[in-house]
Amino acid sequence: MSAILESFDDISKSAPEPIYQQIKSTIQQRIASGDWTAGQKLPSENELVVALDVSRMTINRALRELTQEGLIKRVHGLGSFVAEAPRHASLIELQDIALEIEQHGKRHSSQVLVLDSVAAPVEIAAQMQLPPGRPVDHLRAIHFQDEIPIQLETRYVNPVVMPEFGQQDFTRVTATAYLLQQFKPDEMEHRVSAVMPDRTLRKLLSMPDGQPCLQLNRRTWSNDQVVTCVTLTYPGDRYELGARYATDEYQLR
Amino acid sequence: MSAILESFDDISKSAPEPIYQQIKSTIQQRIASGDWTAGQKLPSENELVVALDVSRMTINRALRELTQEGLIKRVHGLGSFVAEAPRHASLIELQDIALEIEQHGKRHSSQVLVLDSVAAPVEIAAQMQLPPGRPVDHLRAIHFQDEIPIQLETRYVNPVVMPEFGQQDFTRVTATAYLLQQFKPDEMEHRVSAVMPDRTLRKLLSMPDGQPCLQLNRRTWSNDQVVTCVTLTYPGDRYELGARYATDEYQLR
DNA sequence: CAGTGGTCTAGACCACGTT
DNA sequence: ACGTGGTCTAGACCACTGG
Repeated sequence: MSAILESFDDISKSAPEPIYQQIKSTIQQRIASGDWTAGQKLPSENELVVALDVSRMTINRALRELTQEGLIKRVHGLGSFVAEAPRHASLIELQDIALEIEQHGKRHSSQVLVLDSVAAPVEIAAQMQLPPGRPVDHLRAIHFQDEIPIQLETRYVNPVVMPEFGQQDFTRVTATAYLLQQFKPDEMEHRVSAVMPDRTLRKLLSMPDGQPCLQLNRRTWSNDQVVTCVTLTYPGDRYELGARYATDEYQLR
Repeated sequence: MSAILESFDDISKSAPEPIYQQIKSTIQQRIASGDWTAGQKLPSENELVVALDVSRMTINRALRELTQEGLIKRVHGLGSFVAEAPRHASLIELQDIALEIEQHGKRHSSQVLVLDSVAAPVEIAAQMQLPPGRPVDHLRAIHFQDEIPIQLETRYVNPVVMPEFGQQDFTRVTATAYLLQQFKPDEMEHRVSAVMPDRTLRKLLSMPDGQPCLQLNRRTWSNDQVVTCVTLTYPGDRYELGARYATDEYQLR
């Protein structure tokens, strides 16, 4: 039996996770770990049906969704293959910057500037769909790649949903990593814009005069409540956001 | 019988399009046309099974994918509903800027600066995965919203795939609209960055000094060939890119 | 309780690409 | 011809929601 098929040993029909999701996760992990390399052929649907003892429709759903996510490629009549090198930046995925930097073989560190609780300013309250003045947790931190500042994170968190957020040590675990551990977002919104940094921002990001910043604003929902809204500011000359994906499922108008 | 169900009259089992795709398209059109409004309840899966005489798995796939795309919301035990107002800008979808502007109730116009065939410069050739010097079509156009410049489009097109591109009148139909008419992209890549405009660009976009631009670079594939690569440059103070989506299918790492 | 969506099965037919 | 994925069927069981 192929070594590839042994990766699927821990698929369990009685687990709380749906089977197709277990299959997806297994494959995602194998690809992320570099265990399976680009271009490598995956087992065929029928082989997986036999090996995992599940219906082909279940296998098919797992593989189809991985295709939509761009992780694998399928060629009719040929088979399924691990897709090319993954995209490098997080425009769609919600990726922890520490992981992202380390995957590039660089060193990540961060410095917490502010971590407190404030009465929500009007615009923040609006963004978080809360009444103004309601207390929210507030974090401001800089992230470094090999000692070079690369991102300023300004984050607000709904303490009703995340009561322990204010007590964390965000020099050890990034806020993104902590929050992803705590809940599974079921909706997100991204907004991207270009802005000129003011003097403070320029200093924090060690930017020369006249350089713009790329700004990503993200809101994350769980159970129809805004859990967190964050503004990530990048030096325009040191960063780029990107994504690549199969278009089959997207609305083209 | 509900008027809603009559929308599905033209579902055909012998059409070349898969049934689930026909169902998706029908619903997309009804929502896009404003025919069905946010919050409105859709027929249940079982009602659709009876009305369309197809299997529930087929209905389910159509509705599930629409959920992933953020067009509808489904609540377990309750039903399926048209989702909130669509997102306003194109970060994921490939949207024609003329349509986008007109959907906001403004007037779109455009001015073609350049439309010719050139020997592909090195960086362009690399982006298009062609040998340098190969002839490529080249378009440069400005798009206006109510006479205010809002986007500079710099586009290269592979003439092998799109032989008639150079003969179009792009003051009447945008290049995006024309290309979408000609082929269905099966893969895209987006890269977003912040840049400072040079004097020429500032003039073209009527921008004050010191304002940054948001730049979106997109490559589009069909049959593993790059069909077109385009750089869209927006005045930072007049534009924002965004997207909102259900996260169920995305990899969260 | 009845109705809903979430998942799964064990078949089936077809179009595609390689051989 | 063969194996592949693309789609579809007609059932099924379950968990969730509302009355």
